[in-house]
Amino acid sequence: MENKAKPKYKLILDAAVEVIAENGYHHSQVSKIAKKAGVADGTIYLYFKNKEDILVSLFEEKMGQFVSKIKEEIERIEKADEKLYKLIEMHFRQLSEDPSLAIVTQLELRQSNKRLRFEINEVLKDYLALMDDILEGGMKDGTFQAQLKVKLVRQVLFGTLDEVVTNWVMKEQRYDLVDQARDVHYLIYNGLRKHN
Amino acid sequence: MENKAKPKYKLILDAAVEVIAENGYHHSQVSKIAKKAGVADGTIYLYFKNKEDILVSLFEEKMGQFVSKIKEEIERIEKADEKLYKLIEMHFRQLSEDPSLAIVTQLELRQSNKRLRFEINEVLKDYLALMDDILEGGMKDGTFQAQLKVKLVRQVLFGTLDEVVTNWVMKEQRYDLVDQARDVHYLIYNGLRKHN
Amino acid sequence: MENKAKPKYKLILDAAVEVIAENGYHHSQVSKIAKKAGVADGTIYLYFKNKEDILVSLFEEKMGQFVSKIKEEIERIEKADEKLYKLIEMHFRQLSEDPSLAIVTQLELRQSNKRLRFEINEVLKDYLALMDDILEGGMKDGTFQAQLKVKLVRQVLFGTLDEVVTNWVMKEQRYDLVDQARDVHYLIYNGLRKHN
Amino acid sequence: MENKAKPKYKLILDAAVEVIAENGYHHSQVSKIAKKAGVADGTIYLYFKNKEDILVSLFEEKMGQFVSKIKEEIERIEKADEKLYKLIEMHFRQLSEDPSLAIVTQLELRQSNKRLRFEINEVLKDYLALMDDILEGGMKDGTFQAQLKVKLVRQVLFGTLDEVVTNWVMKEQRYDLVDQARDVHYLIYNGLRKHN
DNA sequence: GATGAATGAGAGTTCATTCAT
DNA sequence: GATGAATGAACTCTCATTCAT
Repeated sequence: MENKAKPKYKLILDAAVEVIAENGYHHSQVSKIAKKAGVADGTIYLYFKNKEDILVSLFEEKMGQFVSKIKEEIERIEKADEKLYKLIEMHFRQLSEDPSLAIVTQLELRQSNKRLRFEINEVLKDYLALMDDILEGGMKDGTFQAQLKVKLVRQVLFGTLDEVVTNWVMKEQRYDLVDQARDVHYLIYNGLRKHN
Repeated sequence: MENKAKPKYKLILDAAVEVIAENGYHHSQVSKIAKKAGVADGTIYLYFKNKEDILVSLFEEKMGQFVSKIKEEIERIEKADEKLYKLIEMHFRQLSEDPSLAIVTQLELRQSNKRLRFEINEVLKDYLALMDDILEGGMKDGTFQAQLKVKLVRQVLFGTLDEVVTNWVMKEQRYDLVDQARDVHYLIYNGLRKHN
Repeated sequence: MENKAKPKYKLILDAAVEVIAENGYHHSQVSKIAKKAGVADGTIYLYFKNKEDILVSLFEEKMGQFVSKIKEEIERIEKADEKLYKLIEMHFRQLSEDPSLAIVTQLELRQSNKRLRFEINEVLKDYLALMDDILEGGMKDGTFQAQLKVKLVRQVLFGTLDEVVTNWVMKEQRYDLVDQARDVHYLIYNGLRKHN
Repeated sequence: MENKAKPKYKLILDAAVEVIAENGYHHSQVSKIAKKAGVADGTIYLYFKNKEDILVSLFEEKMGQFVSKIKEEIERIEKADEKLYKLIEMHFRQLSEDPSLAIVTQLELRQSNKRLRFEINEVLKDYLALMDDILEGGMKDGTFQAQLKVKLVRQVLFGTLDEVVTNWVMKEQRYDLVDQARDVHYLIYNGLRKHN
C-alpha cells in the first residue's frame, strides 16, 4: 500500500475527490469516503468537523496548491501578456492532469449549498487577486489599455476559463484542453491590448 | 385572485421560481411549492412527472421566453457587432428585471445533480445556436476575424455573461447590471474584430 | 383489529407506553413504536414534532386523565381527611390498573433528560395544586393543623406516594398496592391533624 | 497540584461528580471525565470495568460516606425521635454542603438505565436498614406506635426526604435546605408517635 | 380532475471501548 | 502502568411520491 506513508488527513481528502468524481456529490456518503480512504467512519471526524468541512478543506488544499503553482511560474515572467498566457495555460494544464479534481470543482462542488459556495469563493479570492495583479501590471507598462475596469475584466477572464473547462468536462474530456490555451489567450489579449 | 385565470401548470412553475429564490434549492420541498401555488401536493403530479421535471420545465419555459425575446430584437438589427451588443444588453436586462429568476438560474439550479444539468444544457442549446449565428454572420461580413473558432468564442461569450451575472447576484444586486453591457461588449468585440 | 376505530394519535401514544414499558426508555426506538402502532415511521412525525414530543404528550395525556379522575371523585367528598384518603387510594388504584403506565412514569420517564423532566413537572403542577386545595381546605375547617406549611406538606405527600409506587414497581408488583392506601393515609393524616 | 497525592481512582470519581453536575448525565462522556481527572481516556479502564462502573462506584463511595457519618452521629443519641431528627437533619446538611453531589444523586443519576438503578438501590439498602433500626427502636421503647409497618414507614420517610431534596435542587437551591429539617421531622414524627 | 394522509428508504454523527506503543 | 488514536455500531428524521376517496 502506498497509503502507509501518507497522513490520514491527506488520505481522506484524496479519497473524497475520487469518491465524489465517481459517484457525484449527492451520492458520496461519508461511509464511502471512509472506505476508500481505508479508515473507519469515525476516524473522519477526528480530522474534519463534519462532511461539509471535508469539502471546504478539499477545496482549500487543492486550490491552494493550484494557485501557488501558477504564482510561482508567473513570477519568473516579465511581460504581462506572457503572464496572462501562462495563467491560462496552467489553469488548463493542472485541471487536465487531474480529471477527478476537474469533475469535482467544475460540476460536483457547485451542487453544494449557498453557504458552502460562499466559503469556496473566499478561497478563490487569492486566485482572483493574482489575476488583478497581472492585469494592473499590464495596464501600467502599456501592454494593456490603461482605462480597463479590472474587476470586470477579471470576471471576463475567470468566466471564460471556467466555462471552457466545464465544457471540456461535460464533453467527457474528449479533446485536449491545453490546446485551447493559445486561442483563449489570443481572444482575451486582443480584447485588452492597445490597438492603433 | 389573479390566479383564477392562470392554468395550474403556469401557477406551479411561478410558485416554484418564487419558492426556490426564497428558500434555496435544497429547502424547496414539493409541498412548499404546492402550498404557494394553492394546490394540493398530489396535484403537482398531474402536471409534472416528478420534482426534477418541475425544474426542467421551469427552465425550458423561462429560457424559451428569454431566448425568443432576444431573437426577436436581434432580427431587426443588421450589423453583427450591434447584434452582439443587443444580446449582451438583453441578457443582462432580462435577468435584471426578474431577480428571483436570476437567483434561481445562477445559484440555485446549479445545485441540482449532474443529470438535471445535462437537461438544462439541452435547453441552452438554442441560446448557444443564436450566439453561433451572430458570430458566423460577423465572420462572413468581415465584422469579425474570419478564422475564429466559433465553438470556443461562444464559450468565451457565454462564460463571461454567466460570470458577470453570477457576480451581480452574489453581490446582492447592489449595482446596475445593465450598465456593464457596454464595457463587456467592448472587451469581447475587441477580441473578435479585425485589427490593422 | 380493535385499532381500526382509534385515531392514529391515540394509537401511537398507547404503543409508546407499551414499547417503553417492555424495552425501557433507551431501547425504545421510534421505529419500534411505529411498528407496534401499525403505522409507518414517518407517520409518527405527522402527529408529533419529534421523539421527545411523544413522551411529553404521553405524559400530558395520561397525567391529565389521571388527575381529572381524582378531581372528579374528590369533589363529591366533604371532609378533608376523606378527600386525602381518596386521593391516595385513587393514585394507587389507577397506577395499579395500568402497570405499563406505572413502569413508564415511575422508572422509564425519569431517564429522560433534564429539559424533558422540567416539562413533566409542568404537567404535574395541576396535581400538586389539587393537593394544595385539599390541604388548605382541611386547615380552614379545622381538620388539619392551621399552621402547616402547605408547600412542604405537599412534598411529604407527593414524595411518599411516589416512593411507595416506585417500590411496588421495583418489587415487580408482587403485592397489592391499593392495600397500602389505608396505612399511608393513617401516617400522613396523623402527621397533619390536630392532637390534644 | 493537590491532585498529585490522590490516587487516580479517587481522582476519577471526583472528576465524574463534577463533570456530571456541570454537563448532565447524557453529556458526560468518558473522555470529558478523563480530561477533568487529568488522565488519558484509556486509563479510566484500568480502574473501572466500564462507564457504568464509574457511576456505581461513585454512588457506593459517596453514599458509603454519607451513611457512615449519619450512623456515627446517631449512635451517640439515645432517644428514637432525636435519632430521627438527626437523620433528617444530616441528610439535608450533607447534600446541602455538596451541591454537585446533590445534583448528581437527585437528578442526573436517575437518567441511568433500570439495571444501574437496581445496583444503586443495592447501595441504598444500608441506609434503609439504618432507618429501620431507628424505627424499630422507637417502637420498642414506646416513642412510636407499636404496630407500625416498618417497611412502609421507611418508604414514607425516604420518599419524603428524597422529594424535599429534589425540590430544593430543582428550585436551584435558592433556599436553605437544612431549615426544612425541623418541620419535616415534626410532620413525620407526628405521624408515628402515640397520641392520647 | 383534485386531494392530502400515509409511506419508508436513506445518511451523518457520537462515543464507549480497545490495543499497539 | 499509561497513553490516545482508531474503531464501528446504532438511530432519528425528512420528503418525494402514491392512491383511496
